[in-house]
Formats: sequence, structure tokens, C-alpha cells
Amino acid sequence: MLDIKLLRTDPDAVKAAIARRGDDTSGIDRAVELDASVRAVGTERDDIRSRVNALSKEVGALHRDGKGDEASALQDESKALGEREKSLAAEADELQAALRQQLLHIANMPAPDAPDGLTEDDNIVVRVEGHDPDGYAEHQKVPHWEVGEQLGILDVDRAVKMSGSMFAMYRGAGAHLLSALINYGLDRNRDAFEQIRPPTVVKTDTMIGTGHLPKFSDDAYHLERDDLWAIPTAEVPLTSMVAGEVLDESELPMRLMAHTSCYRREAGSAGRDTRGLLRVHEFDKVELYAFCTPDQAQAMHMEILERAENAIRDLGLAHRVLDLACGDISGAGARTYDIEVFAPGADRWLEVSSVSWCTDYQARRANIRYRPEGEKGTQFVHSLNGSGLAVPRVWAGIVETYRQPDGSVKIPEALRPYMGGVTEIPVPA
RNA sequence: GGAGGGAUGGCAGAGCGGACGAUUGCACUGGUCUUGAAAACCAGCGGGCCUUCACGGGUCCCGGGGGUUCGAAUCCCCCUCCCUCCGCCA
Repeated sequence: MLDIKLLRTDPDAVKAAIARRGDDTSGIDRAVELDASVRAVGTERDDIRSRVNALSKEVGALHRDGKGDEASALQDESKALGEREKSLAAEADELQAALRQQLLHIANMPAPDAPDGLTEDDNIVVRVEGHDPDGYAEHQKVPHWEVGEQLGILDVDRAVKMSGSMFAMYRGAGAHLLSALINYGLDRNRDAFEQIRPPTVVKTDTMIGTGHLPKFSDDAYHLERDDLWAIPTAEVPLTSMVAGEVLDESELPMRLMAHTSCYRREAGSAGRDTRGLLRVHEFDKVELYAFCTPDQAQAMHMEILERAENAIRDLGLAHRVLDLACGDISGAGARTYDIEVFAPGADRWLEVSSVSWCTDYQARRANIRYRPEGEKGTQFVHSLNGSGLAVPRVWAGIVETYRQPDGSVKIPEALRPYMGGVTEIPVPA
């Protein structure tokens, strides 16, 4: 969430920034009003408390001195004040909760240099690599769900039988390719990122920390009986891992990575992208994540983007990098780069990574701070995340790009060590 | 799932209705001493919010939430987590 002090001192600047997303800014005015009330009521409450505390001290002293009469007079006065304190305290708590609720619904401010625009059409293409629209042969123009069926490596029908539409099942070499991609994604970042295997079912507070709740509850799977949520991305548990903690500056930057299943209800996209692996409710992803100081954030953003892009490049996939327009950046992000792979069979760009710099927005929600060396006090960390490798869409890109004239699929060089030296997935006899 | 025990500052560990935001030890930081280091000694040593140009002042925080009381770390209730035992189980 945003710093209430900033809203207080410069509400117009905040509104201008939020307006760049196309978001309604009236919530900011409401927050500022609530904040003023919180402080007014809080000050009055503290004042009364101060008097009650002083009186109680006197009462104690009088009792010790055996002056019970004088004490009981003060007790009555204190008791009367207590009533007033109680109602003020209740009011202050209510206002405080309302303010937090208000703040939780306001998105992060886009970075000043994030591109203008409200829709994905306004995203800026930073670079395109390896893509020649006319350079694909006919045998590459077969969508992966058909290739998958022909080769017996993707069984959507049976997955749908078990779990409903938008679920997928990989078989044989297809499942092997999947695990190879996961291990490939982890191994190439092992030099700097600590691998974490977090829980994938988490509490409500954990989901609030990243900004996935309270606003986007329709997008997540909820296990009602135990009030737990299936994570939509490893970003959720990785952020909350150190929630409420004060980190040492020497621990920063803290680089983490995790492979998890990710669960998304895709509430707003029923009936869209339902073919194959374009959009599924459950998928595997290797996530790259970092906590750092504000000074380190810019370089860390570039580092994660570079690692994510290198992973795609080394697989030999045509791809492009987009600098997202303000309106297309997700709620917690201030600046986001997307990486899209071109899938010649599906004949479209598939988003395979989204690398976001969340400034201190998530750190505020989850209360994650660090102690700057040589300074007193604490500061909020910056958090960054990016998909190191979103498996199904990369899988799709590979199967389509590497399809041979005879229908088999060649395995990219970089993945062969992860597939026991297998060089191709053959057409079944 | 049942029965018992516990949760206090970075760690260890007192306090069990009033002078306690909290004794003490360790750790940490600064100083004295020393050629330097160690030791010793002295001092400092949590966070949030409000207020102040500043010095400072106020308030809250002893796992979380409610209650009793003039006053709660201390008493009562609920919850969470941890430990021990029993049951069940990959």
C-alpha cells in the first residue's frame, strides 16, 4: 500500500500517478479524510489516557501512604474519564481499520518513466528477437494441442474429464519435457538465487501482503472449510516469508527462487483462450524474486529481466520484450516488463514472463523492513518478482517452433542435458 | 482428534495487580586504559503512531483478540503457534 504520509502531504501528486493507470482517484480523497479523523480522535484519546495514567499513579501512591479517602475520590474521576476513553478508543480503531481498508484498495503508483496509456495496445515493444513473421514453414504452423495429441504427450481431454475445462495433463515425453524445463529454469539461476519450496496453500493475510487480496478474490481458489487460498504465484509465499520482519542490510539483496504450481480461477476469461495450454487453471512456474534496498532496485529489475530473457533466448525461441503501459501494470507494480514468446502454430504471442518492480508497496502491506547501516531506525524494503520460466506456454512455444516436417519435435540443445540426452520426441509408430 | 505444559526485548532469562517498557546476563555500539589487541571499567543499546523547526513531550506494544480494575506482563475468557504424551496417518 501507499505511504499515508505521502497522501497527506501531496495528495495531488498521488492522484495524478494513480490516474495514469486509469484508476478512480476518489479513494485517495477518502483516505486523506479518514487519516485526518484518525489523528484527531487518536490525539484526544491519548490525552485522556495520559490523564488516567497520571491519576492511577497518584492513587497507587495514596494507597501506599494509607490515604484511602483521597484515593477513592481520584478513582471516581479516573473511572469517569475511562468511559470517555473507551468510546474514543473504539472510534479510533474503527477509523483506523477503515483507513487501512481504503489504502489496501489503492494500487501502487506507476514509475514516472513507465509508458503512458491504459491498455495493452499502449505497451511499448522494447525489442524483438528471432521473429520473422514470414519465416515459418507449414510444419511449424500446427498448434501445440494438435501436436501434443499426435505425439501422445498432451492429454487435455482426460484432464478435462477429471477437473473440468482449462486443465491439462502431460504424458510421457511431454511430462519429461515439463520437468526438464523446471530444472533448466532453476539450475540457471542457482548461482545467485536461493531455492525455496514454499507452501502453496496459504492464509488470507499472506494473500493480502502481495496485493492479491482483498481486491482480486474472484481470481483465486479458496478452500472454504479451512479458510486457505491456493497461491496464484510463488510471489505470494515468497513475499510473506519475511512478513513482519526487520532484515539486516547485509542480507540485501536477498535473491530467492521457487518452483511451484500456480492456481488461477481465470474468472474474467471464461471461454477465452481455452485451447490447449494457452490459459490453464493450474500450471508450473519457476519464479525469481528479490528483496533489496531502494538503491539496488533498478539494477535488480534489470537483472531479473535479463535472466528471464536469457532463459528464453537460450531455448531458441522467438520473443519480444514489452515495457508495460501504466494501465496494464498489475496493482502492486510500479514498472513491469513482459516477455512474450511467439508460438507459430497458435500464431500468436504468448506472455511467458512478467517482471515487476513493486517499490515498497508490498513491503508496506506485509510490513517488511530493513535496518540501513549507519542510520537509526528502519525502512521498507523494495520487492521485485519475475517469472523465470512459466512452463506451459514455453512448452507450447517449443513444441510448435521445433516441429519437424515429419511431425516429430526436436528438443532444444539447452534442454537435452535435462532429458537424459534425448534429442527428439518422435511420432508414435 | 484427546490430555498436559509453554509463548516476555537480537538471544538467554526474571517479574506473577501499583515506582515495570520491563531486573540481570550475553551479544552489539561508543568511550577510558593500551604500542596494538584482549581484559577491565564507564556509557549507550527496540519498534509504531501523534506532536515539535529542534531539544523534547504524549501514547501504544510482554504471541493475538476480548474482559475485570482507578490501575494488568501479572487475574478471567477466546484464538493462534510451540513442546510432551496418547490416537490416527502418508
